Amino acid sequence: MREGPDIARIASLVGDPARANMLNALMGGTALTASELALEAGVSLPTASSHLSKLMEGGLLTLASQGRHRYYGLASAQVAGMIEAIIGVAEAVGPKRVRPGPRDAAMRVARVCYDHLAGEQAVAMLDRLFDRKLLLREDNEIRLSSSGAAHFSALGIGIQAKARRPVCRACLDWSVRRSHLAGTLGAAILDKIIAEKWARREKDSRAVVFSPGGKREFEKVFLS
Amino acid sequence: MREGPDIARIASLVGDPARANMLNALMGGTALTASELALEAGVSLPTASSHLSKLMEGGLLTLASQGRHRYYGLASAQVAGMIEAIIGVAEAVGPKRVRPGPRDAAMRVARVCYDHLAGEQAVAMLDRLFDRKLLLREDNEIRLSSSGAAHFSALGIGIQAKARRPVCRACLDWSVRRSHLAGTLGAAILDKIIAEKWARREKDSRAVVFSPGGKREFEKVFLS
DNA sequence: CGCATGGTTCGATCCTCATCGAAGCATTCC
DNA sequence: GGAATGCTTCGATGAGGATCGAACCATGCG
Repeated sequence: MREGPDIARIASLVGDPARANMLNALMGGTALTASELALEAGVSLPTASSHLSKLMEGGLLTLASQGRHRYYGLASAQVAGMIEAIIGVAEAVGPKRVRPGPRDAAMRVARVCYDHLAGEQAVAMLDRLFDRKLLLREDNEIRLSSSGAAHFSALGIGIQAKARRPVCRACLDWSVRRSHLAGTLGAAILDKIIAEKWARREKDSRAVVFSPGGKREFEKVFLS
Repeated sequence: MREGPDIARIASLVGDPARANMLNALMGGTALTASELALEAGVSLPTASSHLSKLMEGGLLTLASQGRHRYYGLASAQVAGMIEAIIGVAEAVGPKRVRPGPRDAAMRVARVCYDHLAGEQAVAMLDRLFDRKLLLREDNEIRLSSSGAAHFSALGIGIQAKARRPVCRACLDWSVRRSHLAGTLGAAILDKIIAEKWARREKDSRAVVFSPGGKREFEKVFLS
């Protein structure tokens, strides 16, 4: 009977259906409140609260208090990666499900992830930015090329780095399961999409809906 | 309350301490019998058997029956990857451990894996045997070269194949995460190391401790 | 202030599941 | 064949933990 890192403890945290649903909901990348998570998990508020404190104690979540709201989010990319891995095995083993991620079609196409764009459109955009060498892959990081810097400046998209936050960062897409662009540049691009009125945020949802004309413009600028 | 792939089911399989210990033991890459796993997990044979059937049903293990022995192994690299990910989080969260695999330094250097040598020494040895062309890589298998056969015979190391068991087999090292040598040759080499008193097995542990002189001899014969 | 809203803590209940001894199969060895 | 070994199944026991209602804090609003 050997004693390693306490893998059973971590796994059992994910092993409860209510907690698994909560973590799954948080895979979208946005932090959620206790009541929202209770709804997602299908349990009462006290029960959810109990689960959340366990997940906190296990180090799987972070907490940001804002007024009387308390926003829970995944603690790290490592935790998200672990859940991805578990989901992968679950999908391989149980041949039940068809599509991962949000069931809502609009959410799969485009949605907000924290402060940047996610979904099929966002994944396609990152692919194109690599193709056009505006961004460069470096190990596991993403770097802005000199031509990319010029390009985004010309579009009026600011790219100054803030403290501790990189300009470009890969963020694993919940529904597509491939990376999209995060970081200050990712956020600035979403800002521009909203400012230009190419798309608007759906009310009470993270979905981002493009107008017909806006979609054309977006594709011309980012997907051509 | 969304319904995804049954992630809670998979995670809860890993979430039991006994099962976690078993899976952890199987991360070494060698398939183990039910009794060995019961020992690793610190539970009785019936309990272990019950856990193993659950892991089988969950698709996490494969089973190879050989006579009255039943060898359990991890079902896939994907499953191993998932466990790696969970271990990673557990290590990041619990600030206790630093390195993956056995915590004991002696265990990392050299230990017994089933019936052959594992650990840094064993991985280095296999590297050298390849370099010296005493062993040859063939696809995913390892073959003894003619010069190798002569070499080991001269050392008094028997190399006859037993039924169903290959002379050479690669075995993924638990701590180093690279292959070391298993099979009848791997076992015979460990036998020689013990017989020559170059090293002894630590009591109640899988660690193998070399004596100063024995280490020199071993390095002269296998690492030069 | 007093009320409403968002969250947590407490207590009691209930149920799943891990555990092991004993008995039952299966395979191999003599 | 019989005995020994390896493993699984059965049955009974027990403990941990998920759950929710009710009560309890905290923040914000008027």
